[in-house]
Amino acid sequence: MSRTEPRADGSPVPAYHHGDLREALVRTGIEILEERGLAALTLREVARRAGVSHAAPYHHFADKDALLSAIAARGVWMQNTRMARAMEEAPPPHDGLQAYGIAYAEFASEHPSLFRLMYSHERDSSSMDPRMVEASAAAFQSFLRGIQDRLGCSEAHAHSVSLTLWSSVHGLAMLWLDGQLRWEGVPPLRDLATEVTNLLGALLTSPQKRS
Amino acid sequence: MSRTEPRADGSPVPAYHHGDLREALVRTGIEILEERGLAALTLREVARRAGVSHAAPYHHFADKDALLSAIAARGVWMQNTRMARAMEEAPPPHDGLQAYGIAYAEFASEHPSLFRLMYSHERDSSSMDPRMVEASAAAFQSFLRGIQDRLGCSEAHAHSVSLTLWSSVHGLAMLWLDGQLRWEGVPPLRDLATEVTNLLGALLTSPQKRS
DNA sequence: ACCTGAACACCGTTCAAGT
DNA sequence: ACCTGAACACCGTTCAAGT
Repeated sequence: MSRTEPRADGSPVPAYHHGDLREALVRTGIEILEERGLAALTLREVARRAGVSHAAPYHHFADKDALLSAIAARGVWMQNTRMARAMEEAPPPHDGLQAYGIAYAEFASEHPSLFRLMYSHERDSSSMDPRMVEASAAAFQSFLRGIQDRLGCSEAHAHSVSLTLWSSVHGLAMLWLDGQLRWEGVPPLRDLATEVTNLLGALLTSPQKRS
Repeated sequence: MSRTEPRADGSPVPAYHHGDLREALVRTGIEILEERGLAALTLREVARRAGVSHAAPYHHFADKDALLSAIAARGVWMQNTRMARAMEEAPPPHDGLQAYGIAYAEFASEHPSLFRLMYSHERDSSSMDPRMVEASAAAFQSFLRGIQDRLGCSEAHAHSVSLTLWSSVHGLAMLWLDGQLRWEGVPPLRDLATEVTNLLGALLTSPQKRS
């Protein structure tokens, strides 16, 4: 069957220029993840949707794990750009740091499977696009700097604080996604993130000890 | 082949009394998880190690997912008892709440695959052992009460605080397990948990606003 | 009531062969 | 250089048949 015919279900074959199969596979993988979750993300299904044989991906990725890594890296990129924008757009009365945390949680709730894949997949920076490693490091640096500016504290303390903030929002997102938060009618993740970052923000900015 | 002969590699067949295959499968599953991780935890491998045919588990579990749920529930039980003990044993100068958080993190670092399975698997309390549901609820209640006692705050505020504390330690454990914390030589999870709970404890107990 | 063995559909991976 | 098709080992699941 030719690659330009529509598929059996009538949906169009994803358009990709010849020689861009690698990119098409990453995109198709994300598509499957969003539509049907991690369990449906098989190498053969990705190949099927991309309109190539099930062996074709091996010309672009060493194995399934390598494709998953590439998808995870793309997700990190997406989340980073989203958070950076949120931080810039945060109106002056609004705290940029809180906007950052809320954007983090929003991404998680909008892309649950991708988010889980991103953070449950060991990323060895050696196999990552250097531009991405740099972008991630820069994002973290600006996060650290933001904390130090607001608190006027030592770098060591800012480090502790950043770890605590990141852990809180990350843990909250994970617990929420995994359905572990089931006391009452569970509020949307965004609201919980607002609550938690509010609490932490209030605690941190009130004048007191900072070792 | 008889079930009482040693296996090919010479290791003994796990002892379980006839009629206790269900329990043997759960135990064997945890064994595989600890030794070789989630990817190695297949239904067929569990059956193999337990010395039964690959179809036998279906007489005790509806499908693989049901076995995973049972294993996850066992893990929750293990973690709960461990944390309860840690809280009791905490010496008076030591804060019981902090001991709780540290025990949580310690369990995660000692049983990484089991921990991940526990929290990445939606638990529907309907299919869980009622004793376990009750035990979990009781553990959370005592956690909540501990917060309210120490802070002398409203129940609503204690709820916010408990969510924040839980999220922090959970997120920290997850990020650590997934190798996302790679600035310097990463400290043991226990040390990071001490650092984060120290910070949060100090912030919470200093006299200030509690809405 | 509990377990087995064969069978089916599916998956990841490899490789000789095609263009 | 890139892709295909057949092949292999493995898995989850089902089911008739055994005790």
